[in-house]
Amino acid sequence: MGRAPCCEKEGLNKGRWTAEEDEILLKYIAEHGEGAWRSLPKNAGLLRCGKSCRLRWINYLRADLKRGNISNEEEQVIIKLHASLGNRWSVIAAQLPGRTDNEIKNYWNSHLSRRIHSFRRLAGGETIIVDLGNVPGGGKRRFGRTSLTKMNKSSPSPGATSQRKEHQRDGHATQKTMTHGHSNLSLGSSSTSAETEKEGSSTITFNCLEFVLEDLLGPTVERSGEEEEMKMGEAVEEEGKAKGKGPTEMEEMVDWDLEGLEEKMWEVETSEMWASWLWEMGGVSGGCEEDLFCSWLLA
DNA sequence: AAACTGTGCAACCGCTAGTAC
DNA sequence: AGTACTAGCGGTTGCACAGTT
Repeated sequence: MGRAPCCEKEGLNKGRWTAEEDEILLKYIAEHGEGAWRSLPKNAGLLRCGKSCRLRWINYLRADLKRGNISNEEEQVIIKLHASLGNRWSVIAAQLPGRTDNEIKNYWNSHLSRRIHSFRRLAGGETIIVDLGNVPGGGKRRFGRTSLTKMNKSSPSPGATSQRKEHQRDGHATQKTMTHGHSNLSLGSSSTSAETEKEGSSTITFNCLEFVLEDLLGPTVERSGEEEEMKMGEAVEEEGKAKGKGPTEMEEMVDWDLEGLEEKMWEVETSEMWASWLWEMGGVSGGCEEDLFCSWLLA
């Protein structure tokens, strides 16, 4: 037996809410409290689905909602949490008072997803976050509205430098650093860490934001390179067998990661820049750009 | 000025988990 | 245990708006 629809759909209003509808909903909730969404529209005299009422209330009408632009601090929280939690918008939103999951999701999809690429090493489980929005030429486009984010944040915040300094570590840290313009991506592994006091922790720093990989992704298991490669292959193969069709989730993830950055690299037509970054990384030599990139990504 | 195109965001949809009966 | 319902989540869509050509 199928489930009954949450409401009769015929004759109901859809699309944008009018000020009158908002007023009715606000008034009703003020008098009766929220909840009982199924019966609410009928009782309140709204030609809306209960689900729609609930969504309108949660995402727009609630008094405790914070309106206005997402701040730099909030953005950093979103980026950081997304790197570790993925698309668990409600969990991320819970860390940002006054923000809804829908708002966070929209912000990610419209502002950040085009800008932030995260690359996750399969075996090591490490996540590398690259902000392509700061790449010169990355915003090259022919038509269309200018991103408000880019307009508002075309220059780094004054606090960026000091914040960056705060995160600098003592001890025997080894870092691979790539810089270009205002962008700064560091891949590091430190034997001591003043902040985390974790020995041998891996860190990613990008534009004053530092990530301790173990904190984000949990402990990693050390394996030799060859063994690691074999196990990765086996895992992909077994997953494929289990599903029995199409590319596996892992395969798709790898494909997306590589294709995404590769596409971006060619799109911006600044391969020499990427190449210079790669050379700056050291330890990679010879081969085509793709080889170099893969060496860096999987090194 | 018009056409074109990308952006931002509200709202919808389908699905799942939890709960009450 | 089965059913109905609610709440919540994440993906997707539609459209107004604004910038570029």
